Amino acid sequence: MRKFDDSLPLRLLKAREAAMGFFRPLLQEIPLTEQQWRVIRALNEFEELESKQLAELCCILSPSLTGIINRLEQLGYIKRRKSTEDQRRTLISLTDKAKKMFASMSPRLEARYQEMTERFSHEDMKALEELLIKFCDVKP
Amino acid sequence: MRKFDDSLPLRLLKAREAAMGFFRPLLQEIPLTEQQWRVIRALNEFEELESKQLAELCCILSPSLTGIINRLEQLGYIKRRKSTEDQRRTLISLTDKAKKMFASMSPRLEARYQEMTERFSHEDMKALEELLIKFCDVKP
DNA sequence: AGACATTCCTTAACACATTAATAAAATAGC
DNA sequence: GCTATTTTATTAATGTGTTAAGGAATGTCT
Repeated sequence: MRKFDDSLPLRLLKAREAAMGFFRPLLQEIPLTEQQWRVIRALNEFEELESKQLAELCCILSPSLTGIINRLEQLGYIKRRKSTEDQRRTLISLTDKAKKMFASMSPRLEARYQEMTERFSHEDMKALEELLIKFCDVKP
Repeated sequence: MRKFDDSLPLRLLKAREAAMGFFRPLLQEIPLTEQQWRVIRALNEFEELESKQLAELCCILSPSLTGIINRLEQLGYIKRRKSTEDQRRTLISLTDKAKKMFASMSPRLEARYQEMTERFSHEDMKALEELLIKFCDVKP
């Protein structure tokens, strides 16, 4: 039987922990959680998104996202508005405060990302990314 | 700037979700959470472990582990005892009930693991595992 | 021996993950 | 046009992740 340490889910978890070790300290300065930053990062790229799209993009389940959105709104980082043609949908976007914060933080985080890539190896990073993308298509 | 979807932490998260898609349905039958199974799996291999070792192995922080241990004890799956030479340490092991449950579940989970590996590709799986192991050594 | 720091585990407080259930809006079918 | 179903977002309940702080046992130092 496969040994404990050989399980892929555990390896993915540990790798993720290793990666977050590069970014967590910076996010704590703001302070923002990892999930909050993921939401802000997505909104920075797509301008305005429905709650459902945001959940899909960020890989966060709707009930969790509800709470994250509430807290980010409380902090003044995002705005919500109701879709006019479908009253069920909530459209979410960044405030100016969030855009400024993002602009000042993202270069530092990007630098960390570069550092991480270099300490690993550019080639291995590329190979790892491709394998991960391919693996995500594997479904039961 | 790097696009949202290109972030390694997010890719690792999604890959982990894809992997867990194979195992979650089986664990829910028992029912056990993913973390509870990880703890049981570790204890099955190492017989008896200190809380700290268990946390390290399972990649679970001590405060989380305290709760997991309490619930597993409630469910009758694990036993705790105090170390005689160091009263601070708690030693944890599986009950017979847990060992039986593990024996009946692990073949089914192992079969799923095989299925996952085959749908991906044995070679890619091996390559992915090696890259993940290497990546875990990369530290800020 | 007695103050001191260290180590292990736990509790506390908050944020998020997961599943099930619910309320409201929109759609499908008749 | 009206019910039945589906879709979207939320709440509820429980379990875990994360950081900080706490208490008890051990180790250190003089």
